Amino acid sequence: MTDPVADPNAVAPAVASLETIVSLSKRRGFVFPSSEIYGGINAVWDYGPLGVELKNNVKRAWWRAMVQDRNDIVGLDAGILMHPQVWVTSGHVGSFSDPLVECSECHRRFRLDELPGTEQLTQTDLRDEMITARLGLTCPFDQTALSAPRRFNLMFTSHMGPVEDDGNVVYFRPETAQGSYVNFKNVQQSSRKKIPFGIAQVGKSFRNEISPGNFVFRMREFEQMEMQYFVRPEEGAAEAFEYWLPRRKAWYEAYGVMPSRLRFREHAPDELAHYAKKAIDVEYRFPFGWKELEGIHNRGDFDLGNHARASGENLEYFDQASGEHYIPWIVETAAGADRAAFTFLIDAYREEEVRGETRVVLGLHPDLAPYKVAVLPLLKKRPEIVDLCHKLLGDLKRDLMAVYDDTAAIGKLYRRQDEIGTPWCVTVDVDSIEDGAVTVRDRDTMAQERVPLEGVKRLILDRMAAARP
RNA sequence: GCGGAAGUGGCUCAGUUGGUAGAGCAUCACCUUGCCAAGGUGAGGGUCGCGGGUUCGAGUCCCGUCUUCCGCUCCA
Repeated sequence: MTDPVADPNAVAPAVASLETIVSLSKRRGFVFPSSEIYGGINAVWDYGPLGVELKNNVKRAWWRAMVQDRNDIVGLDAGILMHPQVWVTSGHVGSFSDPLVECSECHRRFRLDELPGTEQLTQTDLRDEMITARLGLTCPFDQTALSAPRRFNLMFTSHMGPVEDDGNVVYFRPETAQGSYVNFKNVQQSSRKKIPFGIAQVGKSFRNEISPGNFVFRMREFEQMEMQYFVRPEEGAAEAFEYWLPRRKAWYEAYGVMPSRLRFREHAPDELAHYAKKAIDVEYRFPFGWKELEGIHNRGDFDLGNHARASGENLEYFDQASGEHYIPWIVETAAGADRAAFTFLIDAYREEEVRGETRVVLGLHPDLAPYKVAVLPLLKKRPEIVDLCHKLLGDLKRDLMAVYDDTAAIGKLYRRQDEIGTPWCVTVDVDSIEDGAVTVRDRDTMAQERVPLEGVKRLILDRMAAARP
């Protein structure tokens, strides 16, 4: 059931409700709750057989656009665990570790570091009426109303080595970007890239979110697709920012996301992350509202500058042409692989009326669809037909994700494939044995065409190539 | 973290004033049909999120806990 989002200003058509997508995901094997037989674990979700295909395809499409199709961006796969000093230098140990106090009466919470003059306050001080009143805590409280300051560290930690003590703490990376920064010299020298150039990474990151939720939208373990673009200071960053902004939005549109469901939103100065000079989000109109899909950030020389100072390494770039030495500025495009896959899934979902019945279709772009083609026998009782199916399937599987199904009548087989987004179905019938031709059926138009057996794979590969951005 | 709602077979749900669980869809098998979710017969699958309590007896009342959704707070 589609369910209109209550938004009078909405231009876009109704999106599928969250319940619809969650239900489909579970039923068809896209996404499952993690550790479900033990009651689940908060904010972690597992990708099922179809989900892993979709997500892998999303990552592949991103890599294609950001690395394969370009000459100025190279890939990297850095470790999740890094030297702990990286996170001190990056500011994450400081800025991602917020002491909070909570008023037990009104349950409002306050960041200790944002309340003026609280740096030296003790718990006793915080319970003092005069002090708390000075801080502007307006809710009613008594002596015990304010909790002791508690630290909310957004980074997961562990310990390196067999013994757990304070001296060997390591952090699970909260972003992949730092791996690109600390490898800046290695990558630049080995790849012999000249500025401007970029480093792309896809990988897991971890954040101990205070408020996760909305299915796979905000998880504590998630996967990022980040690209760090190294440019000349100041103007280079401004140019790169303007360059990447429209391209990143266009990427989602090229893979099928409805343009009216995408928009830009610039961060106000007070909501900028600690490293950002400027930030604009690409937002998607999710069933639960407009939310960030991807962030394009001008990080200036914050990261490389700090790493150079803290490590003692010279991270300057020498520009042969101009003879200048400088610390490059960085413009990053930081996308969520899970959010992207989620977006493509939601946006592709549609219900149609066909002969009085509801047809559920995932209109996924062929490059994103888990299966590209399904091979179906019109008559599963005829061994010659089934044999032909498997012969064709084997050939298709050499180049494509293909699947065989014969456990229902042909109409139902088509509908099953529609619901998981398979762009093409190939049906083998009695005539196929004689004329060596099969029927290729299109997911979106439901149109059928007769194609020689040996031309099926070529036809599908050609259509995929034609649809590719 | 706070407040609210919910948690029954894969999915969506029903379960009367407490008496040891049902439906539709889905899945599987067989028969039939043979190009767009047809029909028939049959089968598998839940002890009701988890733990504890009250009771002769709890899915159904109480407590705790976990998970999901909504709101608040917060957030790349």
